[in-house]
Amino acid sequence: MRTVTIADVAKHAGVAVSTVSYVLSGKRAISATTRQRVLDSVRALGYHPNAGARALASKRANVIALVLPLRAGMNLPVLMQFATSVVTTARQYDHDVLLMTADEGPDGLHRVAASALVDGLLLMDVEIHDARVPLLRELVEPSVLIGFPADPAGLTCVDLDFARAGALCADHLADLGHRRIALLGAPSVVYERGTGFAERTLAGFTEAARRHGVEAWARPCEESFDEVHATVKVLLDEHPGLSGLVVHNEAAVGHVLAALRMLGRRVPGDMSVVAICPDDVAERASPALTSVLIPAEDVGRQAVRLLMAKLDGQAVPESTLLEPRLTVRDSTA
Amino acid sequence: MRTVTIADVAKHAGVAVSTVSYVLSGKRAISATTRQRVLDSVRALGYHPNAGARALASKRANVIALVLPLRAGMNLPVLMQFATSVVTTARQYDHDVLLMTADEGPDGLHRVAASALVDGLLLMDVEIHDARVPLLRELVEPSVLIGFPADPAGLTCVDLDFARAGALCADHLADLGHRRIALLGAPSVVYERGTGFAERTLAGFTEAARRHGVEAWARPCEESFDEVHATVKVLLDEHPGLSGLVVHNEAAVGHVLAALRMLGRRVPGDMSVVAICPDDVAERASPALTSVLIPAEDVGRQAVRLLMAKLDGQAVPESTLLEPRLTVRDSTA
DNA sequence: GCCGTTCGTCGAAGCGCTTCGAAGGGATTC
DNA sequence: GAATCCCTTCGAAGCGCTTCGACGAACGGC
Repeated sequence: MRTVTIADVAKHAGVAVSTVSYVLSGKRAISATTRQRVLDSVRALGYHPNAGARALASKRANVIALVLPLRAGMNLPVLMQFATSVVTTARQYDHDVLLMTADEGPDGLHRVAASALVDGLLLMDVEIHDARVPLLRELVEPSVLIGFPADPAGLTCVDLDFARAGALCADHLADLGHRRIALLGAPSVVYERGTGFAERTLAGFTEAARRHGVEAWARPCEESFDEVHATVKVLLDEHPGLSGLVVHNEAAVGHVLAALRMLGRRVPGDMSVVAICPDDVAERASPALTSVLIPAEDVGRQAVRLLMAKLDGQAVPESTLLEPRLTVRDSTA
Repeated sequence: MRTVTIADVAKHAGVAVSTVSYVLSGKRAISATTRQRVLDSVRALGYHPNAGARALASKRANVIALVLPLRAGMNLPVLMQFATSVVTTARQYDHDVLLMTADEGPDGLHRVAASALVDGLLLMDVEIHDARVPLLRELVEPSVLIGFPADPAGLTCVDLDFARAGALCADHLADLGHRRIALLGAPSVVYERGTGFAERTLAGFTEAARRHGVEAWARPCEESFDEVHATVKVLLDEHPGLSGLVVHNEAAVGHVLAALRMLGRRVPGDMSVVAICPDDVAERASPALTSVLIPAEDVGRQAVRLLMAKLDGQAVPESTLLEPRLTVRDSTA
């Protein structure tokens, strides 16, 4: 059972190899009758173009690299959603996805690009000072980053507008009349790593609170129950009258609610809580949380679109910020 | 800046193209001096073989497909660890990984195989009656499954030995002197989906309990706090004297501890708890949980090894069960 | 009725690599 | 000194596909 080649299809349909190719690619006009005959043969023989040959001849592999930070400590559900939407969207553009881990580093990127294994790169979780960024600038292959490095000039970056997300939360609480609010953030290591999004959320939150003339504080927080409990307690003790809490730490969301319960605070009676997290997490909590969602799917889809546009030689904006959306549920009043 | 080809290297080193190829592949003896000259040229020019051309000529893409169940509801951390170890291990064998989602179905597998995009397939989360299994049997390309379909004949399957895992938990509790124990399992949908691992755990647990002459019960359980709380309550109410609990539901682990706390049971004073979950989850809980870990990394590594062996034409066992390991921590006594 | 077009199709030249058979040149053997 | 062998290296033939230039036929304009 030798594999079927384009020559087999051509012979079966009684046309030239090039005609088959043109039918399949649509790059030249082919008469309806011939086209149909070819397509019938393709189906009859179960023909699938050989990816290697196609890549060699056309200089396009129809594969993009997805570089994920496959280390522990990431926000897994979001990462998963993101990966899914990247794969799905890429397939819509007739591309496949090569999975790479961030720890292959710049060399790995260089390898897949130089070997023409992939046509373009999608990097997630880019850090402020990322060793891969200089390489990306030099690469002929286009790339799209999720997240922002210190200097995004010459790159294409996509991300949720975290500053707006932080601001939205503060706005919402301020609009409800809260005058003393706090943000419970990611583990401090996240801030130190300089991924950027944590700071930007905090900045947006703080600025919005200032604009509303509302007192605001913030604290990083680890993800274990005990740490969350301690952090919540400190916030309550240090800031009497605190009545609004923004949680930007998906893993801690459940613990925060439990801690508030244990400390005798009712949600939303005594304390309004807004989370920045995926919808499913917010919905599963009790009470269901008012939340700003991280639109992982949108980010993935948008990133792939931008990459495809670049592959087509189109110009794309350097920076794309996705608008956050706040959903009011039962945890704020 | 045209890309460097093997011909450029050959010219630069003053040898024939084929000589360069043989130096790089090691498939024929080349004198040390020539080899060195070629390698120097490779480095000097920054040569990277073109993947498409290589695949076309050698009929090997050096890429394997990783098919992940990228739908919600999976055990994400485990999936991630698994994916990471697959990518890392594949790289050690000089292979890359093409990421696919399960929802591409059999057609997707057929496509990547027929187009020679990949040399082999790795499927995760295979179900008892999986539509892709018949296809895999017919495919020329070798494949390895994580999980077991109803009839694994003619396939290569890897998984944690869940029956042993369930048994280990029961053994441990029985050895500690507990006479009435229960298993709190996955959401019932998991059992209904027939993924197999849930049933196998339960079977191992039940059988081991019987062997020890210990009374044992089991209940599926959803992942929300309320559901977990309700399930725990039912177990306690229906089976007075229950003193050992096995939790095979990673997402519920934290809730179970909280529920026991709320219901006035001390761990391990009143109730010993064993979890079947990744180590990090067990360690993060308080008290730290005695647990049987799901060795996701081992599974990934082993799966890739088996696939590479098959690609080399070696015979491999149809079934590989990875031995579970129980770690005693602070939740059992 | 002749010429310039357009349309549909074909043939052939690569794309960059692997691999097979063979050639050149010692070294070894009788 | 001719015959044989082994060790290195080379040349050329593809692998299956895309794409470019060209060609024949049908067509309309004058």
